Amino acid sequence: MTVTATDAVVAAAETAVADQEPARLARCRGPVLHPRPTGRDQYTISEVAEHTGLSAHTLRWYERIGLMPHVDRTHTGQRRFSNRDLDWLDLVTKLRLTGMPVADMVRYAELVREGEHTFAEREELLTAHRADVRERIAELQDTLRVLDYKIDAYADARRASEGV
Amino acid sequence: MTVTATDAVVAAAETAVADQEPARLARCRGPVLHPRPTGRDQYTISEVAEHTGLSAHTLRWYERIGLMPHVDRTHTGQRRFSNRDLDWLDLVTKLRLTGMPVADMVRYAELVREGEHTFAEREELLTAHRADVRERIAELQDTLRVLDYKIDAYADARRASEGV
DNA sequence: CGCTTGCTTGGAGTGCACTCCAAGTCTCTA
DNA sequence: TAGAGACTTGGAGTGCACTCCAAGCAAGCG
Repeated sequence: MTVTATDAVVAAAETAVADQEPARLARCRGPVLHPRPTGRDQYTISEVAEHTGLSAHTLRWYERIGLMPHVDRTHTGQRRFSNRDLDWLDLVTKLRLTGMPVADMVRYAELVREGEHTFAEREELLTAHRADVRERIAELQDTLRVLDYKIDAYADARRASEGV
Repeated sequence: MTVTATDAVVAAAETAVADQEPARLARCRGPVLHPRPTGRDQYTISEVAEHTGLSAHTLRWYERIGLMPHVDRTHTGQRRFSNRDLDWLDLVTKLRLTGMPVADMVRYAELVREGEHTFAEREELLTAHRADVRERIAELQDTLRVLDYKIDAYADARRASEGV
C-alpha cells in the first residue's frame, strides 16, 4: 500500500483534532496518567494498552474488525503502534465512551480509509452522533434532578431521625 | 402481605419524586406521547408497555429478577399494574437510561422493600450513581467539543470545495 | 361455539462488546 | 545460550440486558 497525497491530507485532518485536543481540554483533567513519551513512534501492544486503558485483547480485536488502520509490524510480525495510531485510538475511545456502536465506528474508519471524497458522509455520521450525545446529556441532566431530589429527601429523613 | 405504616411512608417518599417530576421537567419535553389516563389504577401489561416504551417481555423479566414490587393480579392471574407501579417504572427507566446496571437497580428495589431502616444505604447508592452520572456528563461534553471541531473541519472542507 | 387476540410460564436464544484460551513464536536479560 | 515473559493467531467463551419461543389458558365477539 502506498501513501498518496490524498491519504496525507486526510491523515493530517484526522490528526489535527487529536493534536489540538489536549491543550484545549487540559484544564478539565488532572495530570495524564500515562503521558506519551516524546520522540518515539513505536509502541508495543502492551505499552498501548497501558496508555489507552484498552486491553491488548481489545486492541487486536479492534484491528480484526477493521476499527484500526493497518498497524505496522516488525519483521517477525509483532505490532508496533505509531503516534498516529494513538491519536486514532484517543478518538475511538471518546466515541466509545459516548456510546457510539462499534459498527458505526467501523463505518467511520472505512470512510477515513476511502479518502477525501467521503468527507460529506463522515460529517453526516458525526453530526448524527453529536445529536445523540446532546440528547443523552439532556437525559442525564434530567435524571440528575431526580437524583438530587431523592438524595435530599433521604438526607432530610436522616437528619430528622438523628436530630430528635 | 399487609400494608404497614412504614410501607406507606416509604411509598409516599418513592412516589413524591415521580409525582413532582412532570411539572418540573415539562418545559424540557414536547407533549407526553402516552399520558396516563386519569381516574384509573389498573393497567394491562400491554398498556404499560405502550406507556413506558418497555416491551411486555421486559416488564415480565423485571418482575422475575425482583426489579418490580409485587404487581397485582386478576383472579385468573393476569397482571394489573397500578399508578404506583408506573411511578416506579418511570424511576427505573431514568436510572436505566443513565446506565445504572440492572443489578444495582435490583439492590435499590430490595432496599425499598425492606423499609425505612435502609434509607441510609439507599442514599449512598444514589449518591454513588449521581457521581457516575456527573462524570459521564463531563465525558460527553468533552467529546462534544471534539465532535464540534471535527464537524467544523469537514464543513469547512466542503465549503472550500464547493466555493472554488 | 369457534375464532381471534391477549395473557401466562420457564427456559432458550440473541446481539453487543469484549475476554480468554491454547499452542506456538519472539525478545530481552543474565 | 537459557529461561522468563511478551507476543502471535483463530476460535471459543463471558456477561449483560434483553428478546423470543412453545404450549397453554382466558376474554370478547359474531
